[in-house]
Amino acid sequence: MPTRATTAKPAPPAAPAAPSRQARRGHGRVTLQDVAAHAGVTAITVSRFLRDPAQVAEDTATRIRAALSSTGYVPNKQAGQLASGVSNMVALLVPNLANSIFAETAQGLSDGLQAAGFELLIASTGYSLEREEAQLRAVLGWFPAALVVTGRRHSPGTFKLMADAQAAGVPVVEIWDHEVTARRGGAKDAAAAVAAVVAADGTPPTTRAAAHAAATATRRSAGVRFTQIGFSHDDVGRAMAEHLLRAGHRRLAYVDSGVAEDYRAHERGLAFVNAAQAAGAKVTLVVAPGGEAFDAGRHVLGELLRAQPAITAAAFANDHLACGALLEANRRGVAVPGRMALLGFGDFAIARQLSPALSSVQLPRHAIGTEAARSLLSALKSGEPAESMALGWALVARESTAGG
Amino acid sequence: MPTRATTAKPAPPAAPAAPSRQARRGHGRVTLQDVAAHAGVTAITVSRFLRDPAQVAEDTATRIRAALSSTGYVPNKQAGQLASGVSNMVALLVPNLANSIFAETAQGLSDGLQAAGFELLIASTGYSLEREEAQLRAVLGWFPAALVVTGRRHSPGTFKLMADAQAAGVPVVEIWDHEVTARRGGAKDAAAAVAAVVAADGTPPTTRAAAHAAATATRRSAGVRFTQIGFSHDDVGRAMAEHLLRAGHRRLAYVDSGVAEDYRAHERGLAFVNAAQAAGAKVTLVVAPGGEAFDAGRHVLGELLRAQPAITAAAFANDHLACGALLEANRRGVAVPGRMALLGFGDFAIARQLSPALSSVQLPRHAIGTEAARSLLSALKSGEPAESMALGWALVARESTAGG
DNA sequence: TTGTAAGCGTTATCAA
DNA sequence: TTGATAACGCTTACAA
Repeated sequence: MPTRATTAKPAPPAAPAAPSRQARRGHGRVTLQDVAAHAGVTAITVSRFLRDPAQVAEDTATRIRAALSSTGYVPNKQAGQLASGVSNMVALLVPNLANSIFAETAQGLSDGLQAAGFELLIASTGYSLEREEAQLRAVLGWFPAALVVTGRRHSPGTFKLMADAQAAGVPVVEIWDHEVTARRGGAKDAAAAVAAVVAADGTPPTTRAAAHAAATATRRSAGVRFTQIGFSHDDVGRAMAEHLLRAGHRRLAYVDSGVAEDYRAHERGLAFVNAAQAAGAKVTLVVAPGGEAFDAGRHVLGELLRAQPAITAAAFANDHLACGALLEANRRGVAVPGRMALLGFGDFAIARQLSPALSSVQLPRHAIGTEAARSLLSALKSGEPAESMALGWALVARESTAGG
Repeated sequence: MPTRATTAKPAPPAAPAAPSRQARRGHGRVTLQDVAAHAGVTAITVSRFLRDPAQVAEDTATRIRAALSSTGYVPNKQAGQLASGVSNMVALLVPNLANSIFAETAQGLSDGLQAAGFELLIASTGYSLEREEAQLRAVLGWFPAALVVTGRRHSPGTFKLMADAQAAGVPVVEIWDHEVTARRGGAKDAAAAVAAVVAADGTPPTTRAAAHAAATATRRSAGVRFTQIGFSHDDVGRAMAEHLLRAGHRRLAYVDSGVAEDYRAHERGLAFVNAAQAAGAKVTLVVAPGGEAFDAGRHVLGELLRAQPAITAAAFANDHLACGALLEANRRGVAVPGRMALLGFGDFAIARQLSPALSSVQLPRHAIGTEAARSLLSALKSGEPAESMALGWALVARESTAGG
């Protein structure tokens, strides 16, 4: 009975002679060895065949094909990747998959990657920078071919991991954001935006603290730049204000979603406020209550009418809030845009279906994913760093903000 | 100069003496070896420390901790999994992530898995059984700890892969469906449902062919059962019909979404038709046009009013279609439910916001994910097969179907 | 065109 | 408590 001895030729593992069922070895799966035995060649030949059939003689190929299908071989990717050092996995970190915005982007990324044979490892961070760092750390253990993260604000630890990955030649792409290029003043830091939102609302201290932590912990790490595919939320916020100003409004409100670490929404809010004030208008920053977004929007509209009757136009952090407000206005018989103009963000499908149709900002939700895929694939191919890209958005003016 | 020779002790690879930066070896990353060298121990000790710090002496642990942070070590999961045969990855196959229904389930699964330290590999199949099989094959190369697929209809190849995986001890869970248990007749096969839908619409031959292929290619493989977490679409379809019948309607329509391989929608439609006919009512099966769902719903309402004026109630494959119809009815001044009762499926947030509020079927979107996670984690722990589970749904009666 | 040998970075096993 | 050694399943490099 051959115990583990130093024989020159180790006993062929568990006689892969059996008809078709698995040869039990290690963890009991069919390996390249098993297939090779079936085909009467060695493992390396099968390996070659799998990667490039042309490298193998035709009749050998035939036997290998037969062996492959009769054994039901599934290549072990851990082993392959370990040996070759080549990964075909892309890691994606998003705040929340249930949010249609990120889900569409994930689908876009998946679409763009699938043809190239890449797979998608997705982790969701729940809008928490802490969880983002933990997830990133976990995901990096797979040594993904590329890394896609959401936004440009991260914890210092996350920045370090991203910088290390990038230094190791892994394309790192930040999506859903694109830094403002040399603004002519006005655009403050996102930290200030967070602070502003916190100051304006009546949320309890814990939320305040969280927001403050977010604001201070997320400054860009020492000069390292990453590829960005998205748009400037600062630009959008300003455009939203300008749109309402152009329609003649002088008392405005910006309604933030109340998600402490959604700094992109805060940035839009701050830009909105700045632009409005620069134009001599009065602005109030409101934070929507938690819970279902439509209901929150309804509530906000009520509060605005009650507590700040001078306000004639409101912009929202997303279309669900705005639609809620619109529906509530309809219910109360409040004229839109006559008494109150409403402007959303996201241009969800429902926006143009309501009556009056909701003005909103159309976003490249799916394109962010496909463009990220394109950018990262070409970077992988060329070895050059991935290209940043500012994607287009459009403020779609509909009835809800029609000029007076 | 030591070339590759058979020295007893291979030269310590690329002197890991340097302060902190990576020791370049293999593919240039910090390995367990490097950390061990820093700490003055061997790799296996560091490995032990990582998995169970208690197994290591306190002062050794201290040195390892220091080495770990100074090197910025990231464990290589491919190597770990290859060596241990233990996976911490769960693979999820969904038709489309951009569909809020599946996105929420994915988020639920992610939520349920995260605490247990599992990661999520997501692939989207675009409602194509062919792509599902390809994706499954790709994903299996990672030897995931568990497999979550959508629905109970798959290609024969997919079934085989699923059965093999299950036989190898990998929990396989089918979500968003739950087979009817011993029905008292009436419920035909999904293949028939597909055929019925195809027969009722005016789609071009190619779509017809696809649907037919789907219908014939997706019968369950020889008796193998998989864990199912979801609900019976047959039950839901019947309940939808009964709800409308109870309100006194005798001329009904079921509006299918027109996605050929969405057999679950077809099943609901068939059950709806059967139940209505069994009650002596007249039913028409309509297939919505492609394109944006709200617009499709609007269009369908117009057609119904024009071509089938006797119909007084319509049920839809999803809330977006139904909402479109509802909004179109409002626009035309058509009374809902007076002239036409409308019933949706999915109970999206918008349903109860509209006026009249849309009756719909509330689904355990997020729960399907969390329950799948629970079931599969406990299966992984106990070694028993994962438990199936019929999750609750509820037909929420609102104004749009209020009885006459 | 095919094969041999070595090694990828980790963990299981057994020994000290 | 720590270490030596041999896998895990595959691919690279080189040889035949």
